[in-house]
Amino acid sequence: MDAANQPNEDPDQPEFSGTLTLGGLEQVLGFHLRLANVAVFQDFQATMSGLALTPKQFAVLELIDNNAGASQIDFAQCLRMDKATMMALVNKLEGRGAIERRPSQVDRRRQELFVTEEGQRLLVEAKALRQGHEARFTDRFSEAELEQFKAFLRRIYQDGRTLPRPPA
Amino acid sequence: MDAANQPNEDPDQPEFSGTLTLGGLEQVLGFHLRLANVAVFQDFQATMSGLALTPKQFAVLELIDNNAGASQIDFAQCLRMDKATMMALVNKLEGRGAIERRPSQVDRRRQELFVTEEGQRLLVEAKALRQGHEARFTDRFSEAELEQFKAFLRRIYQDGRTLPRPPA
DNA sequence: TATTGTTATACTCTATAACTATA
DNA sequence: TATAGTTATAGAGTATAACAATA
Repeated sequence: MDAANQPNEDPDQPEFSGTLTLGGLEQVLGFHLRLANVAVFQDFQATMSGLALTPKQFAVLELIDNNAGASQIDFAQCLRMDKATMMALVNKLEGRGAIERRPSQVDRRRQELFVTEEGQRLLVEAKALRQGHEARFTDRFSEAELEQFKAFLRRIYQDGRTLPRPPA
Repeated sequence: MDAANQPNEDPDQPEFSGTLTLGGLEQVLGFHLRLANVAVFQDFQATMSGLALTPKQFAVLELIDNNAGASQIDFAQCLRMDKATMMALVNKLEGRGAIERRPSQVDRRRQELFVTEEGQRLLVEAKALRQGHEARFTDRFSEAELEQFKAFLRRIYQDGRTLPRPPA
């Protein structure tokens, strides 16, 4: 159907001790995407284990810092997650004193989110750790390659073209 | 610390109804990687909902098909997952009759995995559905771009350079 | 009616630890 | 001793559904 499906080059070795044949999987973009994501995620967790901060928590913390006063739903939409999921995440960040909720004066349904001073310290520490983490991957690329790589990734998720059902 | 942290261009709009400022996050490779992964994952699930096949299940099924007789641990290592996680996945595929375990004659600890005829039919159906799914993303790229994109992703995960602690 | 936040709940994915049978 | 498989379990992440307050 697609490219070469080459048979095992060494038929006397049925033990598969080392590498497996990827076959058609080799052509599947999402397959490579997921493996890359796993590799980065695992390194991130190992790097941040001292701070107990997941990539998503870090992202939300940084987003709140860059958009002080926005609401949970704003952040949830930006990161493509459910509002209930965001709720749990915000609870955790608030529970450790990194952020705080303040009821909006304009729309009393909304809770505006802000990074606390404690959160600022956490952010500084986390950003420092992230530099090492990032470098471990980015130093495999030239500056130009890196820009193109990010542009490719953006092209995948940018428009909501593939996102299923805007909630009815 | 890094690039421009431009303030809100329209200070009269504190509602953040639309887009948020990504700030430093914009420079973080893992951030783009995760969003792209989410976009592809969600489209995959929507596409495969009729077959109730997750990306990982599909990958394992196809891997078994391409490497008939390999063991669970071989597949787990290939996909960077734990043997217990693979166990659950293999149970599910076996439960729906898509694969079968056969005890190895050479090493009686091992269970060799094979795709059944039922599994072959599932694979054919799934591959057909995947074509549409894949095209929804790949048609945003030229052939050359796609190859480079995959090469970039491979560069991220290929060597285990970043994988933490080979189990002591 | 629609939206924001909230709670409760359930389901999936994942890894850890402990066990067995083999090697 | 080490490895393959297995089981039990617990944690994190996720979404769904229902509800209250507000718009």
